[in-house]
This record gives sequence, structure tokens and C-alpha cells, in this order.
Amino acid sequence: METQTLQEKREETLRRILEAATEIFAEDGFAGARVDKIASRARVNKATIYYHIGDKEALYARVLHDVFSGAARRISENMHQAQDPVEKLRTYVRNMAQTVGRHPHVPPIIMRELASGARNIPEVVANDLARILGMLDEILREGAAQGLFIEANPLIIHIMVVGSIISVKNINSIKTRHPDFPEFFKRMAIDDAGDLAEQVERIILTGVKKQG
Amino acid sequence: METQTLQEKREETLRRILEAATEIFAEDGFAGARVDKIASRARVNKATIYYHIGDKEALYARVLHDVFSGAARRISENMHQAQDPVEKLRTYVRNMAQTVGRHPHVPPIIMRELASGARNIPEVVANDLARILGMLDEILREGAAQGLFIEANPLIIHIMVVGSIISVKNINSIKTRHPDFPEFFKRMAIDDAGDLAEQVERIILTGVKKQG
Amino acid sequence: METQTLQEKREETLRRILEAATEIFAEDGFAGARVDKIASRARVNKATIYYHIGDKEALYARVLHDVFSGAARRISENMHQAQDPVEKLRTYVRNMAQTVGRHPHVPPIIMRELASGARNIPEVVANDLARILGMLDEILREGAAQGLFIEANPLIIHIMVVGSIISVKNINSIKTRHPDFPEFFKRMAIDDAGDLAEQVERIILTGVKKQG
Amino acid sequence: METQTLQEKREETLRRILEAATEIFAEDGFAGARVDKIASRARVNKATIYYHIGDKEALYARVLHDVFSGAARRISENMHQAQDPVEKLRTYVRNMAQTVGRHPHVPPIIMRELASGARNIPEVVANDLARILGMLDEILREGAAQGLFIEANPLIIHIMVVGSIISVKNINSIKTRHPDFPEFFKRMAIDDAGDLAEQVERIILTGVKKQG
DNA sequence: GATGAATGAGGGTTCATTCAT
DNA sequence: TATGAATGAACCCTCATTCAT
Repeated sequence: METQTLQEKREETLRRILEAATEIFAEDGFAGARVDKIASRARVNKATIYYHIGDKEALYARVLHDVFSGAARRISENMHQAQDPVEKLRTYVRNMAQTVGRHPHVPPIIMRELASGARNIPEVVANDLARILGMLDEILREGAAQGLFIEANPLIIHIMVVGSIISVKNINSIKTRHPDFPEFFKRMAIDDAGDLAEQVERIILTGVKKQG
Repeated sequence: METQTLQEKREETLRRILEAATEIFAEDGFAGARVDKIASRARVNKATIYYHIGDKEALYARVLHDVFSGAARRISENMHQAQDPVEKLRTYVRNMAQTVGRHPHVPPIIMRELASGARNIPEVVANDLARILGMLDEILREGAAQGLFIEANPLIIHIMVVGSIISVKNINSIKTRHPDFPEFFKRMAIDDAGDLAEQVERIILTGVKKQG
Repeated sequence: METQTLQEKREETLRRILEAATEIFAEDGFAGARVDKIASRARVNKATIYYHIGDKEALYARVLHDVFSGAARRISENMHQAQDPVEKLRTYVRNMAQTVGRHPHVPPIIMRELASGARNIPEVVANDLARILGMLDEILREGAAQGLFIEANPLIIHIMVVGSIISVKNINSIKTRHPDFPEFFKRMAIDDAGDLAEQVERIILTGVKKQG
Repeated sequence: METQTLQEKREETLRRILEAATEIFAEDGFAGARVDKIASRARVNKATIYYHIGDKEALYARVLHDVFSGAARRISENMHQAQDPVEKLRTYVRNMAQTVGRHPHVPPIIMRELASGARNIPEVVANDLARILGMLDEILREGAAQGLFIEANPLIIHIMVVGSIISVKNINSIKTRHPDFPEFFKRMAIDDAGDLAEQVERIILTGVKKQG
């Protein structure tokens, strides 16, 4: 039996809560999520959530912030290695694919927020988003300035990258959920994450490149 | 005072219910939607919804089916005019943009469904979706067969089109909702729907084209 | 089996709810009252209360208003028969005693409101109270103008009347609740409501009378 | 920095808890009081209350006892100076007015206890009350025996004194809380505590005096 | 002596749904 | 056809209380 300081115990509890909350908000959305379910998945009493974090909205904000600031950090760290805009854009796409791959709860949350017009997004999280899109914006501007890229709205590009990756991943999960669905959907699945990232990368990089 | 047959009155009531339901499912998602709110926006008694359509799930299925079958029909109608794959793909993109523009409730509903792994999608609706994606699939295969396009997963393309258009539209609504959000978001908005469609069209068409 | 119109059924339900609520707010106070308990005593589902009336606060306001406006009406009706100020004051005291006697839930509610500085009193109810005290004020002014009464604050008089009657009544209930309480309390009880009203009447009328 | 023995520190903590509890029970009643609120006003941890005193009920009993035994002591000390029953009664009234004036938390607590039929009163406290009322009882009996007073129930007299003073004081606080309340209430306020005590004294002394 | 963490048991409120009319 | 009334089952949240430290 490992001994734990009070501080450690607290952090462990908090971690379990946030982990469970992230999963469940991703699965069910804010409105569909049940605090009871979060508590039981985190193996804590419901009241513990209120004790440590606050109400459902505060919990959601906290989850969003953790998720988005993490994504922002990961991308900015990887960006420095790339040199020219093309390479940077490639890095951006690959990192996004990786982030989405490793943190499968991020995409559904983003998509729902986009669907609802980001109605529930607190300012902290908006800043995280701005940071991510800002990096992409810079890459695109640099590329355009060097005559390499066409003028492209970074939001369009971002969504093309993230949305398509997410969606394909989701189609895979649909397959398992609805085995009776049109056979068609099965053909559409791409099981290899590498293949998926490559296809997206290829389309985006070609799509924004200025034609000779 | 217009005279209305019973049949007409019934249809009018049904129409009002479905219209209201579509709006509210789009705004709030399935879990967030309130039957009360739908009833009051449709100016009918709550029980009337149950009388005419059934429970919340049935209402949702009905809305989805109306929304998706409409979209499928519109696209397939317009597809016939185009000849070669490039022109057909262009038509597909433009029609999607138009559909999204004219039926603003469609996108949020789709996005949420994708986010949840299409958990609530009934089979009828899955077939609608398959029909839409099937058309795109055909275009892409035809183009690839003629050596015009690279091999591309239709789902990726579809999401790149629909997702980016929706998202940009949503960003616009975020602007009005959060005037205190990073100034950055404002620069990202594209107010002219035509411009938006053009950018997307340009990127996609170039992106899938086989390089000389 | 009596047939009931919908209107009648509604009124019957409402009556049962308000009756139960009045009793329970009187017994337990606002904070101590449980909506569950009110619902079960009224033999309705908890949600029915919310359907007909609204939340706990609205229910409380409604109860207070019913109770106080009833008291105000009864007093003003009886006041007309009396002629001179002395007779009017006597009527006031007797009517108060009667009201308190017949509506045993009124006193505890008033006392608690006074104890809390009328923190929860909605404006409608304040008007009821003003109406009651206004009548007493008039009597006292008239008596003073005719040289019959000393100048006396109506609130003081009112509380002397109502407070003492209530308290004695409550002492009686303490007797039953705490048979082990000092024997002293038993001597203090006045079981005959008539005797009680008479004692109070005698003290007040003498107390405010101008000495020869 | 003052040095404090452990004993002193303990007493200081206890004092702070009881002070805070008295205030909050007076403001919110037993059911409305929150242990959290008491703890934070006392600037101690919630668990400290349990450590030093026990559960909420024990805390309430302790507060009541402190409050009532204090009142009883103060009155009995002052009573010895008066000689004849009239003077003694006058002393009683004045002392009550003073007690209420200096210990504003006492009245609300008493009123609520009366309103609830003294449901929560522990025996210790009942004895305090009996002691207070016993003194008044004695005065009244003595006066009646000497042919000075009518036969009067001490509880009636006591409430007339305490209730009216409390209520007028409370009306003052209503004024500040509800500036939009009927102008009528403002006229009813008596700001000078001396005036108030005098009016009450005058009415009671005259009221119980045997007429020539 | 004192406290931060944690919780069981409710408390008020909402909501999808049913049913008699 | 349409609806007002009513409800069971949650749902979010709070609160008094305990316990390890």
C-alpha cells in the first residue's frame, strides 16, 4: 500500500473526475451528460465533484480548458522544428491528426461546440482556440507572402483537417454500433490512422498550393 | 377568413410542429431540446405532438429524415446537368453550400450526429446519408477512373466541404454572441456566402486533382 | 360518484395544495417546510404543485396572500357595525381573536415573518398587512381625536393583541408536546378561548384609554 | 503579538462559534441556518464546530441556553431594587426592553420558538424561560393580592411587552429592506428606543391596574 | 486542537409522457 | 382533432456529518 500525502490524494481525485468528465462530455454532450454518471465513472461521490470543482457548467469549462490548452501546447511545441511554410503546414496537419488520434475525446467536444455556435464556451477556452488558429493563420500568411499558398481562411483549413479526421474516426465507430447500416459505410472506413492523415495532408497541401 | 378542410388543418399543424422541432433540435441538440419549447414555438399543446407524431425520439427521427431526404433530393436533381467529373464535383460542392445556406438547421444537426457517432440515427436516415455520400463516391470514382482525381475517401471530401462551410457560418454567429472574444475571430469571419463557397471549391478541386 | 367539470377538478386540486401548504408552512416555517411533505399531504404529485403554482417561493407567497387577504376582509366586514372608537377597538380585538382562533395557521406564519424581519414578504402581502393595520390606525386616531385614547402606535397594539393570543395558544400545544416541562407552564395555559379574548380586550382597552 | 494559553485559544474559538451561531440562528431560524455559514462567519473550519460542540441541534440548544440564561440573570439582578409591585412591573418592562435592545438576536429566536410551539426547546432552556416568566408571575400575583392589579396571565403580559418591542424594531428593518413598501409602514416606525419602551410601559401598567 | 477531503441522504425542480375529456 | 391536468422518474445541487491526518 503506497502512502499518499493529502496533496497527492487531492490531485488524484481531481484527475479522476476530470478524466471521467472529459469522456462523458465527449460521449453525451453537455446537455446529455449526467453528473451521476461522471461521478460513478470517476469512482467518487457526486458531492465530491461539487466540493472540488463546482457545478456542471464549471466542470465543463474546466474540461474544455484542459483539453484545448493541452492541444495548443502540443502543437506550438512541435511547430518550432519546421522551417518553410509548406513544412510547417505539414507539421500542423500531422500534429492535429496525432492530437485527435491520441485524445479521442477532443473532437466530439469541438464539433458539438461548433454546432451550437460555441454558446457555452468560456473566455479562457476561446483564448486557447485563438492560440491554435493563430498559429495556422501565421503559417498561411507566411506561405502566401512567399507566393507559395493561395489566400485561404485558416478556419476553413483547420476544419478541413480536424473535421475530416474526426468524421472518419467516427464512421468507424458507427460501423460497430450499426452493423445493419448500408454496406456502403463500411467501404468508407479507413482503419489505418496513418493512411488517413496522409490523405488529408495530401489534399490540403495541394489544395492551398499556388498553381504554377 | 380562409376556410380550411380538416385535412389541411391537420397538415398545417404537423408542418408547424416539424418546423419548430427542426429549429430547436438544431439549436439545442437532441438531449438539450425540450418538448415544451418545441410545442410552444409551434403554438400547439404538448400532447398534440404525441398525438400526431409520437415520442421525442420519433419526432427527432422524423425531423432528421425530412432534413436529409430533402438535401439528398436537391443534390441529385442538380447533379444531372453536369457532364464531366470535375464539373460534377463542382456542382456537388456548390449544392452543398447552397443547401447549408438555405437550410441553416441542417449543419448543426449533422455535426452533432457525427460527434455522437450517429448514436441516434435511425435506419431511414442512414439511407439518406448513404444516398448523398454515394453520389459523391460515384463522382470521385469516375474522376479517378479517368485519371483526373487522386483516390480520395468521399467522407473526407464531404466533411471538408460541409464542415468548413458550417464552421465559418458558425464563427459569424459566435462574433455576435461574444463581442468580447479575441479580435482574432473577427478577422476570420467571411460574410459573403459566395466567397466562402468559392474558397472551398477552389481548395477541394485543386486538392483532389491529379498533378500533371 | 359525483361528476366534476375540469374547472372544478382544477379548483379542488388547487385548494388541496394550498390547504396542505398553509398547514405545513405554519408548522415548519418556510425553510423547514418540505415540498414533498406538502405534496403528500395534499395527495398530489410533487410536480402538480409546480404545474399549478410554481416554485416553493411562489407557493409561499400565494399562501401568505390567501391568509392575509382573508383576514383583512373578515375584519373590514365586521368593522362597519361598530359606532364609537371604543366599540370599534373592541370589535377589532374580538375579530382578531376570532380570526386567530378559527385559522390557527395564521399566527405562526405571522410570527415567523416578524422574526425574520419580513424578509420573504412579497408586495401583495405587504399591502394586505397595511390594510389591516390601517384600519386599526384609523380607530386609534379617531379615538385620540375625540379625547378618548392616548396616542398609541397601532403596531404596538396590534402585536399586543395578536401576539398574546397566539402565544397562549402555543403554550397550550407546548403542554401536550412536553409533558415533562416545568409544571409552571401548565398553570399558564388558558384553555377557554373566550376567557383569553376577554383578558386581552380588558387590558388593551384600559391601557389605551385616557385617564380622567 | 499577544501570547495565548491553549485554554484561552480554545475559549476564544468557542466564543466565536457561539457568537456566529447566535447571529445566524436569529437571522435564519434553525431550519434555515447553515452550518457552513456559521463556520465561515466564525472563521473556523466546519469540523471544528463538531469537535467543540456537536451537531447542529446541540449547537442550537447551547445558543438558546446562553441567550436565555443571560436574559434571566439580567432581569433577576435588576428586580431587587424595586419595592412595590407597580415599581417592580415597571422594572420588568424596562429591563425587557433593554435586554431586547442590547441583544437583538434574542427576540427573533424567541418568536420562532413560540411559532413552532417550542418544538426544539430543550429542557434546560424551558427552565430558563420558566424562571423569567416566574418572576413576572410573582409580581402580578403580589399586585393582585394587594388589590392593585387585575388577575392577568403573565404570558399575556410578557408577550405584550416583548412582542410589541421586537415587532416595532423589526418594522424599522423592513423599512430599509423594502423601500417600496406602502408608505404607511414608515409612519409606524418608532426610531427612539426610549419612546418605544415608554409607550409599552404606559399601556401595560394602565392596562393591568385595577380601576378605582 | 483543528482541518481538508469526502460522502449519504435528501431537497427543489424539470421533463417526457399519459390520459380523460 | 386537440388539450389541460397530472405524474414518475430523474436530474442537479446542497447540507449535515464523519474521518484521516
